[in-house]
Amino acid sequence: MTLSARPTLSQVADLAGVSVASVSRVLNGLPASREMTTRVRAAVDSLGYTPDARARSLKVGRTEQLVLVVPDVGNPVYTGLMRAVAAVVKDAGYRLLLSTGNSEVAEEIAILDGLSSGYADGVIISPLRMTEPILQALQRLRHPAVVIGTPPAAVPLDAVQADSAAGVQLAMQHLVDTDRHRIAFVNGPVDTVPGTARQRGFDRADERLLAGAGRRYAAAAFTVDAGRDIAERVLDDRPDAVLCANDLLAFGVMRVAHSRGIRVPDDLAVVGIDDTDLAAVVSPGLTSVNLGSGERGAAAARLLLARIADPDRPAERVVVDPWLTVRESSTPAREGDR
Amino acid sequence: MTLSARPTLSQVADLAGVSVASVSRVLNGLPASREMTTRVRAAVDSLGYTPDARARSLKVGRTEQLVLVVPDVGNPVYTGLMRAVAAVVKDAGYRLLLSTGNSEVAEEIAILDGLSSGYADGVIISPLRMTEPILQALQRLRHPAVVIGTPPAAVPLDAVQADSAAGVQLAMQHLVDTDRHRIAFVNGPVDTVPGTARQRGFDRADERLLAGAGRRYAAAAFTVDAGRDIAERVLDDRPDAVLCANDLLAFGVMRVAHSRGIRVPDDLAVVGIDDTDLAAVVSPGLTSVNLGSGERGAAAARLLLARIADPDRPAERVVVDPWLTVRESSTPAREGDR
DNA sequence: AACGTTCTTGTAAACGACTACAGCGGCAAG
DNA sequence: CTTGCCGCTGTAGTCGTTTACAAGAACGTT
Repeated sequence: MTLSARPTLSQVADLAGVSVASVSRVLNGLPASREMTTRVRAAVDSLGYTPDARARSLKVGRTEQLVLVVPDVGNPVYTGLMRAVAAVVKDAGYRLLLSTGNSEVAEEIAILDGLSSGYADGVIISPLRMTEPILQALQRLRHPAVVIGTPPAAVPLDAVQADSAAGVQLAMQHLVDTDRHRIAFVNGPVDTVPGTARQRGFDRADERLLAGAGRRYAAAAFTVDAGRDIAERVLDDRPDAVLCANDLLAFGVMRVAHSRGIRVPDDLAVVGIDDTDLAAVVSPGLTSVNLGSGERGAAAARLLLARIADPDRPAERVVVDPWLTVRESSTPAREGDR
Repeated sequence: MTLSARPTLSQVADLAGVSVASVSRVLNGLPASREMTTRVRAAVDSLGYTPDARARSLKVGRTEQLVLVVPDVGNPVYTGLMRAVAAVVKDAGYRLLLSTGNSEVAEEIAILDGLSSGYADGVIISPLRMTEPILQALQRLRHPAVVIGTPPAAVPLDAVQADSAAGVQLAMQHLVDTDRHRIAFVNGPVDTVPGTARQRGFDRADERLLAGAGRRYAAAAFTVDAGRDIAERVLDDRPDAVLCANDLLAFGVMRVAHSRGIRVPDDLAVVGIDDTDLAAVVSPGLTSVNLGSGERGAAAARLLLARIADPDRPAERVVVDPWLTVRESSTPAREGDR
């Protein structure tokens, strides 16, 4: 089975009684006589010939493969991204390699450096932390690369970024509009890309809307468990709304609220960020800021394809606007309650 | 940047003043004098040389890449699988290509057939439906392949399968043990791999434990929305427990229960299948049958690696035992309630 | 001193496809 | 009947590695 040798160009050529060059030309749509075309086609069909991707990529210098690097394949935060990238990449006729850095900077760097063996034509990376080593790895990369995140403005990299600050502002405005004023902000680690951006967004919105009265908390990680841990402290402070830096944290908070008998949304509004698939699944549905992860993935893929097509184009930054998906977790407290 | 030519073996050889063969030998750990080794190493370092994966794979006939085909990249049902496969594959030094058939048989077949171009060394596929065309595509494949699912016993394929029937039995036993007797079974489409297996499992368990009194429902798809749609009808029949063929359906049911004021688990126990990450996230936490998707993914990856190492080994089938993760959605109705 | 080992190293031929170049026939213009 | 052009096809070199083979060096044995 695995042993049977695949037919090669020259076998097709022999069978058709023509040269390998002619076969190659027919297959690549270069000019050839009608007679030639039909003979080659026949031989190709009868042998079940398929060009060898390995040989082809050696010769033409392209692999038709792109890499997507995410911190964690299984994290719902990245599934929207993955789906969108996969779709765009596939439509463009490329294959998609999925690499996970396991949330380790060293692994992410190893992946970027490994690309120098030329196994793919370009890379999209969504680094968890935008550290100096990552930026250096990106800059010594000889391949087209697109970053999902916000590298320093001075670095000439194609990048797609969310507008976290605007997203946080959206959520805060919504909470204030629905008459919530004791708003707690539960962030994850501040030394991460999303952590800093969301913190800055909250600080600004807090200043503007609450005159700086909002309370801030930092969970140990962007996970449900971390959300649960911090929720104990947060809920002790009796807020009427909690804005979480991502959906997972929000779920953690909702669970603790549930077990304490705090009703959502009646007693407490909860809002998340990322609008993962899960937000629509839980009861009550979680209001969440959609940072356009699908849009960002698609945009990143398109930027990468554009750069591959023209390596000399100037670096471009795309900012995707967020929107708010309102679900039950933040609808106004029902009349007659209380 | 992209333009600068990568150094090649012969450039390294020139710089070191030795032949390309020697460089290749040093790099591949074949015997070489100490002197030779140090000279080559120095030249490699000073040029920043990395072997070209394309040329290498042409010559050695391997790509060091494996493909994983799943119906939908973003579906939480597959994330455990993906994570496990990614980990095993990476540890073995292979890269992972992720392909999605978009839940279309035709696309899955196209991916399998496309493999004949040799862009990867093997494939793991988790087909949504185990149809004849898929089986044929698998059999004409010249590459090692492992199926996650249950192909007909007569077909000599490496496969990893869940024991859905045992899983359903586990769930049913748990419900009966916790004093639930009006049990409804909400399946997805029966013409799918999971659909048939779970239906069979329920029929058997129903016979054994409820003397055939269980009611059966079939949702239009394995999704939250389909679960929500069918739940209206299911709940009208006033069961005291609902066993759903996957977690997403269960979430749909829980939402409708929530909106109707039916308390889970007090009035209604809900159990899902797949034990996705989401099950631990929702409130109340969803009791779910874990069919060992991580274990299956890891097993599939190992089977594939074993077959690549020895193409002549007999086809092997691995069955992964399920277990039940009990969460709040099915804990006994509280004392003093009602 | 001649010979056989053993160990290193270099030469050159692959792997399978693409493509620059040259060769060939046919045809129209002179 | 040349000449020139054009369109098609084949020859052969190339992409960057790996590896079979052979040549050469170093050494011990007789």
